Amino acid sequence: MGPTLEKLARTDAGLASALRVSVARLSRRLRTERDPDSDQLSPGQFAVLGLLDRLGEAAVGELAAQERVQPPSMTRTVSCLEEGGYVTRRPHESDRRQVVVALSDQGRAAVEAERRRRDHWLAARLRELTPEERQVLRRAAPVLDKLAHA
Amino acid sequence: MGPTLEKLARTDAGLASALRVSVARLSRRLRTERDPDSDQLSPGQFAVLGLLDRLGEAAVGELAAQERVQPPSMTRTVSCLEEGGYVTRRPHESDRRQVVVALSDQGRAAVEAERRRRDHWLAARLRELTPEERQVLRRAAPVLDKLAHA
DNA sequence: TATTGTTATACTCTATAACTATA
DNA sequence: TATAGTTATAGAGTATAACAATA
Repeated sequence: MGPTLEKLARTDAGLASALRVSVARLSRRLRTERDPDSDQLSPGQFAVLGLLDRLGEAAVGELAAQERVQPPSMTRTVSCLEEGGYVTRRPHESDRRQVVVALSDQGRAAVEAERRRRDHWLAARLRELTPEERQVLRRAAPVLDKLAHA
Repeated sequence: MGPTLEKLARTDAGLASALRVSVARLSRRLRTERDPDSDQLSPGQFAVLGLLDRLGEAAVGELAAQERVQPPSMTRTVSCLEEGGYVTRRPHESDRRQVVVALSDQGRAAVEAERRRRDHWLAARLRELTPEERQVLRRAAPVLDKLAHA
């Protein structure tokens, strides 16, 4: 399967297919390589914590749009997270229809703990690569990110 | 955020973190960039079709294990797919407890159509990159795949 | 007796519709 | 009148438990 992908990626036409497959596989692997013990938060709940970590804070509607979820669903998720002490809710300063959600210290800690745990597995795998392969990835990471934001 | 990631990836310690973030972002983007019309199959159902496309054919238990789902759930998913004409079920030749699932022609066509649609978006984004950036990705794809299988 | 798959049933997550409060 | 969020209710999807068939 490796050689096949390599050959595929040589042509411009095949690069998209090869890259998509590789990214999907690695992403799936990274998602499944997580501590089965400390899974108190559902994937959807954790996704919102990660989102808040990136955005700082956000209104319920914005969270719903980002997660491609309907507002009532996000209300429920946020309520669970608030009960668990992971996030706080407060009314928007100027527009009091909106409800602004922000990470609590506990929520931030949960995000960082999960992040460290996932980095741990990947870092170990990276140490098994050759220096040349690591260099390839070092240069590829920003390009992958560029694609993600394109 | 781009420069930050680039700097982070320069050190071995930061590479894991930078790569994980980039792969996760691109994967999310690739997943959301899909035709909203022709979504008759649920994500779980489509995942099984993709799995069968890779494995050729598989027993219900094997599909359940690969998708990290309990056997009764996979039975249900497979039943739906069979009703839709996407897969076939037949008893295993030597061990008649097992039920072997395989893609039908329609199922294979559905997988390939979805695949082409997803490639389309990524191929367009790749054309917007510089030749050097595409070369970086060409070399990175097999390494990403190696990590996924590590 | 152990294993594979299925059926029966309950729970979680998300969606749509109706409602409240604010703009 | 339009918008942001919530509440109420219903529909997928998945899980556990119990069962049937085969090894």
